[in-house]
Amino acid sequence: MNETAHCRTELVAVVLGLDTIAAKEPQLCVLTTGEGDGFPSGPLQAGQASLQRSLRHWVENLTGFRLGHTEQLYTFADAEDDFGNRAVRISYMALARSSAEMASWQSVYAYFPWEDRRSDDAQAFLIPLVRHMKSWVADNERRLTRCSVAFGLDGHEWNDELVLDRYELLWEAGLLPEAGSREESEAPLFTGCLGRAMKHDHRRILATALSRIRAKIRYTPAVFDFLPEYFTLLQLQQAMETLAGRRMHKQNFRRLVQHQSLVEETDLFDPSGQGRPARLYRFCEASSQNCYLAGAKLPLPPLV
Amino acid sequence: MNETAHCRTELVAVVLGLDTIAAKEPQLCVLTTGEGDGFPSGPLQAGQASLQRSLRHWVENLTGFRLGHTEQLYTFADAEDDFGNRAVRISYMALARSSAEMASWQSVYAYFPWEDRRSDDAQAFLIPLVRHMKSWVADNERRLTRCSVAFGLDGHEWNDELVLDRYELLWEAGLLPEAGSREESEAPLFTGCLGRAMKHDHRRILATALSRIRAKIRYTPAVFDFLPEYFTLLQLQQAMETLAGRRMHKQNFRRLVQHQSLVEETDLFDPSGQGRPARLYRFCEASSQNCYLAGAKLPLPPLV
DNA sequence: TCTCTATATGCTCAATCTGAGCATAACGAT
DNA sequence: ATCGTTATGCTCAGATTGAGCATATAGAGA
Repeated sequence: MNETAHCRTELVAVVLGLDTIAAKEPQLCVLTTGEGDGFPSGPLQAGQASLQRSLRHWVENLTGFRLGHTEQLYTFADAEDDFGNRAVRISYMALARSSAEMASWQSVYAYFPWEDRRSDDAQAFLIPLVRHMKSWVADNERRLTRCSVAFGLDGHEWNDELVLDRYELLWEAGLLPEAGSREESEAPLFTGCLGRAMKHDHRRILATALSRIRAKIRYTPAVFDFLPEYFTLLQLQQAMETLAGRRMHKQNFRRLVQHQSLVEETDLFDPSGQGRPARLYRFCEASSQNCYLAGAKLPLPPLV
Repeated sequence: MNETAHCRTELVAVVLGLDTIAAKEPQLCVLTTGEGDGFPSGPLQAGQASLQRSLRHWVENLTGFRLGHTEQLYTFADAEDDFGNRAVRISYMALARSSAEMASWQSVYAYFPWEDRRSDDAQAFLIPLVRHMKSWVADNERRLTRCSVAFGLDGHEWNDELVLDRYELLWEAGLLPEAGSREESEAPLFTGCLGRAMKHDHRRILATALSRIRAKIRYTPAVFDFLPEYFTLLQLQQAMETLAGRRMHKQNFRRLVQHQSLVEETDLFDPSGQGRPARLYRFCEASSQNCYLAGAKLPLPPLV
């Protein structure tokens, strides 16, 4: 009972990127394996390999993708199996610069349809979920507070960064198939609302990654890791919008960015658009310490 | 080379608390073992114990302290030893409510004297370090930027949350004894400036914890975990100041707190002070989602 | 060429937030 | 009663934010 457990240590990578090529609006993508139900992962190798090096090895082996800078997300432990073995899973997040390959990646918001509030569709996904949550809440005071805060009800504002809280509430309410036994009877009620499931706890890891990147882009220049060297302010704004899952006010967003001299004007223009060509800018590393990029929000419609 | 490594999994706890009893000003304390050179830690146990449960077990066994809510910090891997064994260390942070016992804990700022900028002493600790860092920077452009941002030089502002960055810079510059071979010759130059060392990477873990808690108190009501049920606004402010390591503007701080209705007035007063008795307040959980507690800063003197 | 549409970009204005400091209130000590 | 000390209330200018109007510059079509 009190003896030391030796465990298999597994490394998992969530590689995020923006697919700016396919559609008019960028898509948030993630590198998956199999049928899009898992992330590249593998055991920590012997030899002098570090955690990061092992991770790099597995991602490259399984997908051919070469990891750049990574950030640790969270470490989970499985329950023991029948042989007394257990796995410790260390998850990492990496950001990938836009490229054509991403079209073959999976859309992040396919796993969390309610998190993409750029269009009004999200509202349609969310409403049936919230209705179900209300019955789960019943008279439980604690549950009510958690739901109000997480889903922006009862006068609370929608908070982009509470991705994990929302996921966990849906899990606890038994709405997610990963949560185990749930009759299929309710399925038709939620067609398309619940998003795609993943194996093990990978969808939870993705929720953690989305929370983290949304928090990160507000106070660090992390968005620029997704963008090419030269970009228009609209591209920058749309990258923020895609990550944050909500719209921003155009003129105010430019003011915010330019005021902090986060970007540097160039003499180049992007002639591909329909209207007046947009000036191309470049990230300005020099003054990027006190970066603040959110705040130019557009109000969201209240949830019913 | 490519075979799976089975590792020992170790859990480490950084338990922080505020010692409000001893001195007039609260002290940030941490629960340590031995001579204050390590944190309570132990291997993940077999059985159905979860990570958190194992952690709890070790902390209670080694120190008698009962953990409350914990938050995962970071997972490190040691290099392999001669037998091909290695350890994975998962670190956690916990917050403890003020109590008399804390007087026997260790002061966090004894490990990072330069991080406590409430008094001007920190300046005295920091200046020799910065002087040494400048020679380490030499003409290296990258190092210069990192130092300027981390230490608030060249027009950059001091950022409380960059504890880990500062620690790592000092490490890389070879100023810290944990970093390995360093002649004692320079020691007298830095008497008392470098802070206490710890075994393994425990001091790095403490730096991670301090970074995390400083970031956390700004946007969450985490400070209240340190305070008793009833407190004065000065106590709340001093708790923030102790954690953030800097002074705040009193009147503006109250305005900030009261405007967000984060706290609730009571009819009680604290008669223990010298002047007019301060009203006691209580944490108001209801409206704590969009909490913002920093910002009422006082300017810091420029470094030289 | 002229017009229309679409996008980029500049500018204003009110409401709010922040940093700083002055003024008053209420206690104990002398 | 007076003074030192801390709590608390209030003001004011400057900066930031949310919202929207106005103008500039492109391609497409009449």
